[in-house]
Amino acid sequence: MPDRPSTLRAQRRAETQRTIQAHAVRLFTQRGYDATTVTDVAEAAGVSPMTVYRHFPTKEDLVLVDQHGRLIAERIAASSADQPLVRRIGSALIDAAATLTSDGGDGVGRSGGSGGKELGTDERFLLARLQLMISTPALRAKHLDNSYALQQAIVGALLPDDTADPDTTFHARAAASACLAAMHTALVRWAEDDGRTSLPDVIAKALAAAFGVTEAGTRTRAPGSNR
Amino acid sequence: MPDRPSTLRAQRRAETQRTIQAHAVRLFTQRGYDATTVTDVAEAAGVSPMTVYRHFPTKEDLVLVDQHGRLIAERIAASSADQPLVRRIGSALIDAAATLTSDGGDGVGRSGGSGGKELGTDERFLLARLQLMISTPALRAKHLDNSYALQQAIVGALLPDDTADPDTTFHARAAASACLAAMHTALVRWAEDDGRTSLPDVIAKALAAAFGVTEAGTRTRAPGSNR
DNA sequence: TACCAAGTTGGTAGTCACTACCACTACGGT
DNA sequence: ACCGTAGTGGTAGTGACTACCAACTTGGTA
Repeated sequence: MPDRPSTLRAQRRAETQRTIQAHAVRLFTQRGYDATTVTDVAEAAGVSPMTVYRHFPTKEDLVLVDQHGRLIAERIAASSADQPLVRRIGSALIDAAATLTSDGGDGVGRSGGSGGKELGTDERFLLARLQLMISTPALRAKHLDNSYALQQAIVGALLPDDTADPDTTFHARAAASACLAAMHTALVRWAEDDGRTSLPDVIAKALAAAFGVTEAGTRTRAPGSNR
Repeated sequence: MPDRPSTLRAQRRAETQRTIQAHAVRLFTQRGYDATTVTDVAEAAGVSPMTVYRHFPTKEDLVLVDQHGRLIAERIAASSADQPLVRRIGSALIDAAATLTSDGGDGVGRSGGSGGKELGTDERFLLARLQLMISTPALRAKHLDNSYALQQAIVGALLPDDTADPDTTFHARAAASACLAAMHTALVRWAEDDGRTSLPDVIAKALAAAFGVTEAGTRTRAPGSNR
């Protein structure tokens, strides 16, 4: 019974995954997504095309790795239920973005910088994937559909499991989808700026633009700065 | 120069398009989207697979025919610029939906019905396509990406063409994407209800749920109110 | 140590969406 | 009657993806 994959296999597996994905993003960025075949990626990564499909169900998934979905759902479930929905969701999105970009993985170093000119390798990788995602129709479409799935996760975290009232569910769905759309707009902006601005700040600004008031600071870590 | 395609060719062309699309939606609904090949659709419609691709660039376009994009952009451009963005966009979406569902095309007959239990053939067709779109990942993804294009059209209609300020553009984009997301939620709800409710009403409710204001009645389907 | 179960990889062959490239037919206007 | 053009069909691809099958490696066990 493979309850615990013994860490060695899992480690190897994770590494080949990273290798394949890194080569994929590199090739996609250099030659273009459509002009690069899965076979090309496989060759560059030193594996067979089969192996690529074993690790990534579709070509699009080579770029889109929905990492933060669970993160957001957890934060929402933990938020206080007496705030308006949009506020609860928005705060969760901002917090999740802060977690992702500040101590995403390679951690060290850049934390202090306010504007932050230097990007960590993880952040740079995220940026490259985002830029691919925005400029390639197929990737953009699939990512938006992933957001749709994330919306349902958010609704699930927002409402008690036994909520049967369709109006309540509908309300939550509308709020979640609007928030996610605003966040997507923020992601696009952030990618256009090559990540020079603070992602949480941009998300906060997008939410403020869409929903009006949404008082400025919230948490985000950058206190006063608004542009 | 065939400036005016002489109506006979255009007529034939439009008819074969309708035929192909009708058979496609029927087959997709009966057997499922993935289980139906383009060749199946071609056979059912009595044409060659080639012809299908001549009329519809992709299999997804057999279901998704972005008709109302221009409609919405026009209404937005015509709206008064001193209202908040979200209000301008929301009103345009509601009005466009009212136009689509009330006098969509088969016109006559059902106009009077308030709640409207009976659907026109056009409305029924729209509904079938929507339900396909929601339940099929590939279609859902492409439709969401179409919304992304529509968002840019809305931003273009919202702002003067020479707007260079990135913050202004960003603001408009965030508002537009959030509104469209709310509308998408409304479309899903409408399709879940098999079109029993009034689409403009559902959209208004979704916007109210997302943006709080809850400017209750508004126009919805009342014709005269504000063009 | 020998051995078995399971996970990872590779190969082959096939389906299906989609795209050139070419030929044929039916309009539509001169 | 003549010619350009639009619409249609066929052939032969490419490329993403999916079975089905054959190794090889790893981890734990008798």
